Amino acid sequence: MGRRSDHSREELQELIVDATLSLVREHGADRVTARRIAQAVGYTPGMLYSVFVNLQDIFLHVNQLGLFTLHKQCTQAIEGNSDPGAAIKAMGRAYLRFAAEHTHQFDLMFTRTELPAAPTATSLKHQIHSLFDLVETQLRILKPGASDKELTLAARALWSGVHGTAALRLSNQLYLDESEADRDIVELLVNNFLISWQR
Amino acid sequence: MGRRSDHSREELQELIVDATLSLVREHGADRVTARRIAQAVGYTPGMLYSVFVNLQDIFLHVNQLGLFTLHKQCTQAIEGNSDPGAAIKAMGRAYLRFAAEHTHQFDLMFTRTELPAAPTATSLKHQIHSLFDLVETQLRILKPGASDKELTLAARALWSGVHGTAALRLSNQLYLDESEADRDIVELLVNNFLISWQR
DNA sequence: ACCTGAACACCGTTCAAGT
DNA sequence: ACCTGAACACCGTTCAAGT
Repeated sequence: MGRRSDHSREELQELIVDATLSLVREHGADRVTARRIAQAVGYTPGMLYSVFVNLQDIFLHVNQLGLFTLHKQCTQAIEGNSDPGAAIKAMGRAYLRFAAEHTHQFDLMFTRTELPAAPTATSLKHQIHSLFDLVETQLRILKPGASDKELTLAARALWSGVHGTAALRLSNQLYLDESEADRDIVELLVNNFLISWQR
Repeated sequence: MGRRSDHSREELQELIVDATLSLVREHGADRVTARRIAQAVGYTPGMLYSVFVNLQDIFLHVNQLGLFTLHKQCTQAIEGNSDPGAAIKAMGRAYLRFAAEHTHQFDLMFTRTELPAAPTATSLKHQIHSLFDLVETQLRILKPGASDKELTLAARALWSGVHGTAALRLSNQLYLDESEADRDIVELLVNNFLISWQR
């Protein structure tokens, strides 16, 4: 065939990322290969390397997209809650829901990371930071006198708990009988933490 | 060459698991291939499949070993602490230390799991259960009147927090300046949780 | 019986050559 | 200039054939 140019560089980029996201969500990152992605967008594997540096680079862009929607869903969960504690718990549930609905994608986002000290990785870093910021904002409302360091630590502690619950649940390592128990765990964790933390 | 029989089946099994553990610790599971393992033990790749069902099965056995030593280190950390809160925090620090010292191994144990509903997986399940049991035992001392369900949930909540901290730190997603901050996070988390939980 | 050696069907990635 | 097609150096896994 030779040249194509049906699509601009930007269109190709979007096409590839979208196709990869679909493939990941359906089959899991392990089974998503450069050849499969190329087939999904109707090109040859080699083409991918004129748009992205790597297969990993493609996954990195998929993760940016994922972090964006995760952030959006957390923000929406917070909205309408005047009580910071309720807001944080709602955000925790949104996080768990995302992890449960898009198991494979969540897995790629947080457990297959291999973060290279790359250009795109910096952007990811900011996106994760802004997730923590959501928690910090609520914590500041709860305890206006808290120092920045105190807020940073508390947000990380709290979110490690939520993330850990999601992560352990994903790999089936909580071993609980009831399927909704992860929500109870997050509720228990956040409640108990906040009661003592806010003094 | 043909036959060898320098080693019994059991010796071969141990040889393979040990070699794989070393390779994983040094290079990370991604770079550990059947061919490399075979080379390390001085055999041909095909031999591995007469001792294990596949590469994943080998990793599963490596993880059993890892869970065993992790459990041992947690137990040792608990010993000598008469205060349950202090015991749990010591156990948390042991967990973080293991994760920090054996980054690649911890990664394989908890984030590359792919748990097949296999024979060996059931053993892994029990081993993880017994990690939770360590926490439950301490919690029961702290609050003798607690129901089993209450203890189960609290242990999971607490341990999700510790695990989440270790996991996020591994993938560098806590983004904290100080390198020892993960210990502060676990301390904060456990302290605040326990204060309200024990009423 | 135990292990090898070679094969099969895949990978990610590169890059000359076509259009 | 854009993409292909074929190649390179790898994979995990299988299995006839050697000893």
